[in-house]
Amino acid sequence: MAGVREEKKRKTRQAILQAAVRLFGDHGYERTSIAALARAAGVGKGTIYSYFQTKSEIFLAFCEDELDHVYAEVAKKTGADATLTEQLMALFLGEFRYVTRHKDFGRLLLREMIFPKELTVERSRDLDNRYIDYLSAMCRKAQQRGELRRDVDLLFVCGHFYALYLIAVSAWYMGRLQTEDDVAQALQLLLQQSMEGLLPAGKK
Amino acid sequence: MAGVREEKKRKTRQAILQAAVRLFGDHGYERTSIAALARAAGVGKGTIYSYFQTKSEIFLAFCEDELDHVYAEVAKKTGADATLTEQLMALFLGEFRYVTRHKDFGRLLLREMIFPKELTVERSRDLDNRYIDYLSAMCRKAQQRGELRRDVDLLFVCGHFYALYLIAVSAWYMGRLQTEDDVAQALQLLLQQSMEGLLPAGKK
DNA sequence: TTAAATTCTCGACCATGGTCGACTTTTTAT
DNA sequence: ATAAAAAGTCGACCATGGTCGAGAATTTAA
Repeated sequence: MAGVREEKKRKTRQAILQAAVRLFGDHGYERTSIAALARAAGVGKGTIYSYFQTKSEIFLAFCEDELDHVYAEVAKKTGADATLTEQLMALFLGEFRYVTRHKDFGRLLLREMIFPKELTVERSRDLDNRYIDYLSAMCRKAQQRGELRRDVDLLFVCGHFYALYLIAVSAWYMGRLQTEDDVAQALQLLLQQSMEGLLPAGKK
Repeated sequence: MAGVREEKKRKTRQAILQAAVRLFGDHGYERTSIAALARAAGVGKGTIYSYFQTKSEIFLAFCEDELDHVYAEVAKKTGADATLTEQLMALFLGEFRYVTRHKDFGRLLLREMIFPKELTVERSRDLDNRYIDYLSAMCRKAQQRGELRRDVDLLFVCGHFYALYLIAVSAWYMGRLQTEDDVAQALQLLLQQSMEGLLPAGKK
């Protein structure tokens, strides 16, 4: 009767994640202790650590589900005839809204995604890859429509755009940008800069 | 005999910071406990928390000193006749080398600087301001030399460049870029993109 | 000078993330 | 069927960041 173990493991993992979704969702990440999570999942504390190496890893697993919502949301809102900049703005602002709905939650996610620890690198990269796929598809289409240079590496273009989004979010966390509108304006300006370039007109 | 208190406070603060420099330097931030720090500084644990709100705040105070070295180092190495891109590369790579000398140290600093918590926002912004001053002076001169458009807000230009640096460092922490050379190459490419712009040649 | 008021200091104490090894359950070998 | 091996579970335990209130040091008021 091989397979009993497998089955149990799957269920336990599920239980932990479900409990995480509920508790993180209700009381936030920081205010949910591992002990409470274990209790809610109906397992021992040690068990949790045999499924996840660290608390933040649970958090990332929790996020994977959530991020799909953002994509769906954004995809719905942007018509197919939107320009690249419009699409980027929609994506980034959608993400911004989601990520900063709870300031602490967003900070943690960003910290973990942008400057991951060794332990969570793997997981961060998974999440990141999905993101890159999404973005680069968007850019490729823009390229085909002639909105984007063809002699550039798409990966670097995505990186470029994402970098601008990051600095805008950072400015918000730093208190330099206060409202969502401020962030939107700044981001728009930065994207424009990246499209037009920073060299003086004559020099190009 | 007013003033005794002031004097003592100054000294205690100094003692804590000095101990921090030594212990963080010797064993790293994570491996230095507050208890040990208190012992080394010759004060009680509680006292430390009446000078700093949190451990990472001590860390940031510790960094302020350190960062000056980077600037000095970089300023020395770049001749006055270097192009903007060359200067930026020197600055960012200098910082990169410093920040990632100890991977954990750098991660912590970046996390705290880019996505600060409420408690350390103030301090992060101080550090950040000094950085911006430095960068924007660099850009202003480039503007005067005609290497940079004049119709752009310098703050946004600095933000743009710094964003590209960030994404490069992030890619290193994510394991997408492995060596310092990889980072340098990527950064160079990104900076070039930002100067030339991403629009197709005809569209500008 | 003295005593009340204010400010500062301290370490016992608390909560929590993470470890460890004894114990239980499942699998494998015979 | 049985016992040895392997895999998984558990909660007491540990280390550490941060809190708190009692008591010491300093300032102020008289």
